[in-house]
Amino acid sequence: MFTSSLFAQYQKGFNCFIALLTTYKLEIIFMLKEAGQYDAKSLEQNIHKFWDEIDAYSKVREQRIKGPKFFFVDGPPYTTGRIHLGTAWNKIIKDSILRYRSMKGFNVLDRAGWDMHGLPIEVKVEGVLGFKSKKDIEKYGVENFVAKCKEFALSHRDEMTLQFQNLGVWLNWHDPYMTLRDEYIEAAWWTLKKAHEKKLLEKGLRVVNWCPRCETAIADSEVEYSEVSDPSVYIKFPVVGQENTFIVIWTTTPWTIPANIAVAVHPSFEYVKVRAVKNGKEEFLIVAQELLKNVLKQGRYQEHEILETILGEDLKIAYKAPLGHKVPKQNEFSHNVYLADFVTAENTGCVHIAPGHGIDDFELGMKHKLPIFCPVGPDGKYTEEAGQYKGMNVKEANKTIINDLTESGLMLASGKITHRYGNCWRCKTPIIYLATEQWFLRITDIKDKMLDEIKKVKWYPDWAGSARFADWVKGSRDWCISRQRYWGIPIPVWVCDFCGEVEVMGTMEELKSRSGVKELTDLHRPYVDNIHIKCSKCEQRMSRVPDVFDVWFDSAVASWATLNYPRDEKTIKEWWPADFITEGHDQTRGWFYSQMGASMVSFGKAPYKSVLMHGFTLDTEGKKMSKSLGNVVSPDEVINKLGAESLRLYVLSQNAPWDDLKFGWDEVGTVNRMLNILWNVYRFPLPYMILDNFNPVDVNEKLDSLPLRLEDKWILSRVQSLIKKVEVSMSEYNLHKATRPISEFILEDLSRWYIQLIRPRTWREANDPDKLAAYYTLYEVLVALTKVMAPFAPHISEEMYGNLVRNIHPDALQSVHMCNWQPAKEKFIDTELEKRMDIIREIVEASSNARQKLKRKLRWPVKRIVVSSKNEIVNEAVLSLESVLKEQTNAKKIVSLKTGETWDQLGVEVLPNHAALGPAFKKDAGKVIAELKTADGRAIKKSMLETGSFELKAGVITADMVTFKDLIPPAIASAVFSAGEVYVDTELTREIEAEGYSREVIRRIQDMRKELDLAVEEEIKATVEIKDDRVAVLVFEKKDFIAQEVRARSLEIGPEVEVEGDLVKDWDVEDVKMRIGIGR
RNA sequence: GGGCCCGUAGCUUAGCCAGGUGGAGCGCUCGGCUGAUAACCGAGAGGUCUUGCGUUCAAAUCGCAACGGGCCCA
Repeated sequence: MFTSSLFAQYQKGFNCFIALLTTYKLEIIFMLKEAGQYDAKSLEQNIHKFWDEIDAYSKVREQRIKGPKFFFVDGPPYTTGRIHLGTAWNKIIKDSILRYRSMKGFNVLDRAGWDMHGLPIEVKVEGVLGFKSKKDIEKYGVENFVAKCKEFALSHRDEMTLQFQNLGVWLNWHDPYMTLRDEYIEAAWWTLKKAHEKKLLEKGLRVVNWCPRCETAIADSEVEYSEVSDPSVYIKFPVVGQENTFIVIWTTTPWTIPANIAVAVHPSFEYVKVRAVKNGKEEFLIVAQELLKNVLKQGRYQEHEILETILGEDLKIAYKAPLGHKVPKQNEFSHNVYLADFVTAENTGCVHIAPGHGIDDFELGMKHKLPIFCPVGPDGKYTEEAGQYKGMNVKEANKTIINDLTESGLMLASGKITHRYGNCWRCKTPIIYLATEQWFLRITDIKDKMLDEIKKVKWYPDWAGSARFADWVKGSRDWCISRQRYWGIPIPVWVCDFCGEVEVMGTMEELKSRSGVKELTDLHRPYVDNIHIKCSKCEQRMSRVPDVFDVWFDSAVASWATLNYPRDEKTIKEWWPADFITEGHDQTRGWFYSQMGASMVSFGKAPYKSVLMHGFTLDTEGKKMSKSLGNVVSPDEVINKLGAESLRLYVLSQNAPWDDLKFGWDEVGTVNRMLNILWNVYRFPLPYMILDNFNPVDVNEKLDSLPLRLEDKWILSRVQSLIKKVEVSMSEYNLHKATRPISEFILEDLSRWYIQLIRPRTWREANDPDKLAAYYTLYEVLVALTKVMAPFAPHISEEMYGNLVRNIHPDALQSVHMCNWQPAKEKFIDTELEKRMDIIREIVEASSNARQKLKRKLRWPVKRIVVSSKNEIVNEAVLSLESVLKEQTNAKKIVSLKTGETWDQLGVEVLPNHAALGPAFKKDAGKVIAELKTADGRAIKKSMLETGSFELKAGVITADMVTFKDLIPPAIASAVFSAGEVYVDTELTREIEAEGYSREVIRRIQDMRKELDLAVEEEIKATVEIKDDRVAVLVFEKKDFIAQEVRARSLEIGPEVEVEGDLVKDWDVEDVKMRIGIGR
């Protein structure tokens, strides 16, 4: 035992204690400790503190340094705001898988990552500084602005790190990769240089999504769609050479009409030329036949006449620019009709084409070498080229243009439409399409190779790659990587001011040596903006293009940037490509894609070997969680209410990882309850074990030498089977299938069954082998459980391990996470036994069902339980596990019938078959039926089975004339289970009544003990008055038994007892009045 | 409009790949237990398996279509 001074030393520190141990050569000083109620929050905090103190994470990683390598790349969360449930789920998945891998002996590399550049942060900082446009930033100074952005990113990283750590997530938080670091920037630069070398980098005019407020191109992924009201106008373009004839187009962006160059029609649609009359005035219109009705209705024409039908491909006409009088430049272009497959049978079937303002338009323009006319500037205002509209904001110009067209009589109809339109996801400004000069990666050139690489990657689930990702890549276009902003990785492209030669700087060193700049401490803007180099072709000055990278390009290089490549050329050879990544399905077009693209450019192969695609977190309704809907649940809220462990197991077990997760508090609560039960299971035996000086260091030998009961062997088998199940599920990253069986094991096998079975054994005071067998078995099971749970529930398993293992073994590993994954011990697995026990449990359930039918409480023993079976295994089960069955059903006797045998105590009711009896016996049928009612059913049934007939007084009946039904005696109830039926005989005997009433008395005294808050071992004096003489005598016979159960040093029972004590209560037991008093 | 995924009891879900009487948990109702006790256990009720068509002796399961939800794209 501990001496108090030793104990104090223990408190001071583990190491100190070890020292003492060695000095004094003490043994068996390590002991289990009792545990209080489950308090998730303080338990988790203590574990976090413990991990910090011993630097558990680093030790675990160091410990496996010789193991097979497992390279994991963390998809970097963007450092803005706080983490949400989806991010939490994401990191919990990562943590569980990496903990599992680590226990399996892998040398895991897992730097946490942070995505810290880009427009979202710029917009936030602009908000804080009250800026409205890029001019404000220029005025404030790019240097100051970038400093603010950096500060913002770093402070948010710190906040978010804490939140992830609160979830118990282990990644390398000490040395995360950050996109704002110079070595990271170099990885991006190096990649672009590679692209340039492979001729995959291209500068070109393209139509891009443009935010007129942010004055930059934005990625498709940065466009957020919402319902808005826009003009819906039908415009008549005057056809050249045909008097009073118009081709009719429809648009929601009248502001693009000044940039109109062409009209597109579908080659295989039928078009009509029609004479249409409105208010007596006639004109000729060209539209798709299918849509004629719509156009006539829109234009309120009263009558019409189809003059001609033309196939789209034959429609060769030219038209006059509708706004030529306002936009002089328009008159320099020729306007014609072209064919395009993207034309749909909607509105008019003729599509207005402005190659400067639409993606399809642009491509059609390129195909036919049309002018890419774009009279709109970066600020969303018309330029000089727009003639009279110059200086006008395009969105505001809609009205003016509609008026102008109406005035010139070209407006066929003008209305409003509500449709989805793209906005800048950060500042909510409606985007416009602009043809601008941008830098591109020619993804279209390497698409086929990418599709081949996708097939080499292992996708979980398979369709994430074969269907979803492949489909996205097939449809992908060249990647616009340039942004006209400030906070990002500067594009390392230098262009010769004189000859236009392009060069890409791959590293800081290269830039320094080419430019002669000695001091360069930061690779951001504005520090690299004014560095010039000498053109290697013409020796003139080269200047950097002012753009920064699309932020998706940052994370795209993560798999080598996290290995500090190209600065460190050695590490990448040992680790790359990544063994595993996992992100949500939104990242199909995001990180899965951007990484694949960048890696194809750099290395010509996929940067990852396997990908787990997970789902999204939705609210209870299945709707997206969003601030505007007010349905956001934060991980912090869940942790505060129910603990991180509950959240972890909830998100892991609720769904298949790839399905979306509908968050529900009730379900998290259920997980929490399960953990509470686990905790109770764990702490329940501790006081007994401690009292008995139980020391399980020799658990392995003891399990071999002690007389284990079948139930002990059963739970040992169950826990080993559980380990196997978890392994199989984890091999396919089926986290739900790994975690659900753990919960089931805890609830069903451990709590509801094994603990109930061994209870009486633990109360036994003698130190007998039977009790020890239960202790050792439970100990073994709990320790195995801590290891199998550790990847998923790292806190509670660490706590249990600390007590069960570290408090016992002086040389134990410090953390459960340092332990190796313990493969299933085959010698314990006995599937036959597991099957038998299943049957016993079914029988117990059925018998409790039967008891309920006759309202007989479990406290009252029953005379016997009879089991009828459909197959042999039931008999084997009942025979081998009879003691378990007897105890759990509280039966005096178990009778097992042979398979197929009916119980001889059952009566048989003979049901006459009138249809057969009538014709056979005619008017004597009545007599036969009357006789059957009182006849010996059993005899008739037996005879029918043996001879097929039976002789009654009234005549001989045959088998077809009767059917049989079992008759259950009144004191017997039955219930069926999957492989048979159970009969519970509740007939009362004197002994059963005595025991039943005694247990009623015991229960009430225990209840009163609790009310008085007595200690378990405290003795009492008890007096029991039972007015009913007969019951009083019955109970009196069990006086010693009762006294022992309630720890009474004196006990009086009788009809005339004077009841006294600290607490006196009246009870009504099954209509028998009792008055009980107890006192110290 | 397109691609992928999902749609089973009031709620959350298993079963679907390999077709043959739909299993759980929560909640609800009733009961039990009282040396895990601000715990625990049992029973019961509750399902047109989103809808329609098809394949088949047989469909929650396979096919087609529609409807609803999610992500992504246009």
